[in-house]
Amino acid sequence: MSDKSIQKKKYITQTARRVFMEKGYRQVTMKDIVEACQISRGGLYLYFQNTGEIFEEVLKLEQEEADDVFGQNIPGEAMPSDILALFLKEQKKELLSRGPSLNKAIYEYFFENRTAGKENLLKKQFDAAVHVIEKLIQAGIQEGEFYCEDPAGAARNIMYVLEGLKIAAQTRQIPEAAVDREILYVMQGLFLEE
Amino acid sequence: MSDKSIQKKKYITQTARRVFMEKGYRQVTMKDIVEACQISRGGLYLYFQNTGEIFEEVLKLEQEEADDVFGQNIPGEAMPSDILALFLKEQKKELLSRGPSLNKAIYEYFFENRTAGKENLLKKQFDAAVHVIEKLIQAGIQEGEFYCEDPAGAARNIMYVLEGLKIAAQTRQIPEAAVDREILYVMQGLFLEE
Amino acid sequence: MSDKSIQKKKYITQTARRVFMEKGYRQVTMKDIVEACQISRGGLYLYFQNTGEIFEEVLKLEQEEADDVFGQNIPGEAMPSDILALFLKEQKKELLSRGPSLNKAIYEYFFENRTAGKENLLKKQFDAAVHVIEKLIQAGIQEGEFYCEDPAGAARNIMYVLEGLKIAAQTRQIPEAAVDREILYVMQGLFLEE
Amino acid sequence: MSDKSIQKKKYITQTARRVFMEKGYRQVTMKDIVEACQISRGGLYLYFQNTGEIFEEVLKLEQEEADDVFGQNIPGEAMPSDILALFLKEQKKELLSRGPSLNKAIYEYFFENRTAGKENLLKKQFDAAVHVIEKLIQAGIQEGEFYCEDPAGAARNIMYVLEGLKIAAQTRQIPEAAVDREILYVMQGLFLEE
DNA sequence: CATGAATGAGAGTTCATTCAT
DNA sequence: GATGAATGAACTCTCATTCAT
Repeated sequence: MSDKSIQKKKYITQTARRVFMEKGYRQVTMKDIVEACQISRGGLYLYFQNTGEIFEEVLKLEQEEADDVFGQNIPGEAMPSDILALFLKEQKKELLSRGPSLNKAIYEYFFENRTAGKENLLKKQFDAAVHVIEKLIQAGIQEGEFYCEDPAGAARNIMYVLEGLKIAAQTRQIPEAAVDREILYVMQGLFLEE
Repeated sequence: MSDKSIQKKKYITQTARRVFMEKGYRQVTMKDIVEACQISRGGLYLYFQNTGEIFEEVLKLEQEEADDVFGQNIPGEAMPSDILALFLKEQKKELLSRGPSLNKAIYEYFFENRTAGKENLLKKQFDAAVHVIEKLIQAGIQEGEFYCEDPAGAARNIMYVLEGLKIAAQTRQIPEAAVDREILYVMQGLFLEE
Repeated sequence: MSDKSIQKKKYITQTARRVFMEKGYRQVTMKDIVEACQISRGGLYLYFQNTGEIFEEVLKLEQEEADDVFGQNIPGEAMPSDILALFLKEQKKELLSRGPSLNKAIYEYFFENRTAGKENLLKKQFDAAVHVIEKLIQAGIQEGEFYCEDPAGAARNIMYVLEGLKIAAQTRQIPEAAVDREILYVMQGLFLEE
Repeated sequence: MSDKSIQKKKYITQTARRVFMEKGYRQVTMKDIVEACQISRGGLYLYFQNTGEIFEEVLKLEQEEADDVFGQNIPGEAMPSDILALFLKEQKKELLSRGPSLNKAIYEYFFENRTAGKENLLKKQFDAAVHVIEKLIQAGIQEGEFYCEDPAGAARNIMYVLEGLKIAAQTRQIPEAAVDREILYVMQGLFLEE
């Protein structure tokens, strides 16, 4: 594929991304994307055969950008509890954001395409986050901030709660306070209890 | 509406329910339901204008039947921890069942129709379950089985984890052991720690 | 299927027949037939799924009408040679007719759908004609008109020549004289040679 | 046209020939040929405007190669009847061969393009074959092998039967025995009958 | 009420053909 | 000459929705 082709494919992917954010996954037709991209019907088919392929490309792009969720903006001397709190705050912000997000489309897509472990973005991101949180908890224990007998279990628990909250936010109105409360709850479980 | 009409509407709703279980929500067309019900195309329109209306009727029906989730099969002299374990086991069974369930359709529906709190079945069932679990925990504390400083928070935590697990099961392959592990984790958090 | 449906299906079939006569088989699209019938796109699909199905229906119709090719217009006291000559003349007329005929479409269809013996119209008509010609030749022998040691072979020979002529007429310009010459040739082979 | 151009045109023609053998005439698209030739879409248009032009070029090539159908492999001292038998055997082999042949495509093409006599390959080959067979029959008469009052008529009869058989083989399943029977029949007609 | 034939909008898809590079 | 991206017309097929019976 030529350089220009790659550029165009990227252009289509990014344009389609916006369409998916607005309309979710299933709702989107090839026509929608053709129109958003302002290209010809046939032109789109040069790059993608169906909306599924396009969405998968969007996911790839998403993944690349998401790989450094944690790595950024973390001051070197920050305490583990601060980093965790920052991460949770970030998650909260995203799940409450009323603006269009890809979340809905992603869930719609995976409802239809329960792909096996390795290629499943949802699982990958989940596992990656669990891993990072676990490391944070361990660091917190060493620092004397946290007390926890099962850091891996605690990390998974946090992520399942977050996933539950995400779905809740996506499928019913959920007040910010409710999210805060849940986040507080899981954080408190980590601190030493006297 | 005549008595016969009511019967027919119920018949359509129940038949459509099976269709939704098989195909989810979005995928289902009026044609699918007409064919499943073996009624005429026009006939269906006498009762429902679109698949959304039908699904809402299915949800109503669901709600009525679901109102007594807990009330059944619980031996009077059972310990709270046993009842809770039973409930979690029940949930586990449902979320792992590979057979058709309404879950997927329900999530698909609420992804598209983030209806406000009061009428939102998902929220209602969630809140109801939280309430029951909270009562159980309180009973467990009194019985000396559980130790918990925030029964309401613990109950919500359990339910969010369950919702997260439900989504995980729906969107990626999840082994039974993983579900067991999470359930065990939340249960252990309730027992007295020495 | 209701009576009205049957009527409409017949109407479509007959209208489509004309389309096939004009354009052959492959060339014809569902759209062509929709337009010729002046019905809606979807309307046609109520009766047929693709042009193949329509053409098969046309063939059925053809077959019913063709079943009495020989039976008509034959004066009771006619000599076998006269009847045979009449049949050959009939065939000649058809194969030379410049007006649109179904021939081209039929061959196109069977080029693509070399269906097995039993359902193959081409084979059926061929075999039926061979059988009738054989009977005629036998009758002619008894009457003392013909001499022939292998009536069945002669009958098949005649039909293969006719098929060859039909194709020739369809695929290149063939003068009437050429057809006459071939017909004469096969007829002469039947008469007693002194 | 440069030398290189001529080479390329020949390359395209020969590659397209294989495509036509596989898919017939109508079915083949410019895209098919572009892909088979592994050249660019635009490149093909430098040489041919449509599949018809390409097929005509294929036919020309065919014609050149076919000009010496009879001339080869015939031992000088062979009897006419042997040569004729050999030719018929050759024809039989070809018409029964289940492998891909150009036959179908050729008929499809001429069904659509009933070109006038001079340029019509089908007619040319037919007439050429008739001529050779006629010569053979005459030679056979002189040798005392054959008896025939109308060698030209007999030759034409043989060729029409062959054409009929070819079509039959192409459009319905025909057993080898049936072909043998017809060939035997026309051969026997040539031998002296006592 | 109930039927189901009919409509037509719209999605998907494929190709012949052009044209800037 | 040669390339291959791009276009747009044309076709297939499916459904929501209507309406005469």
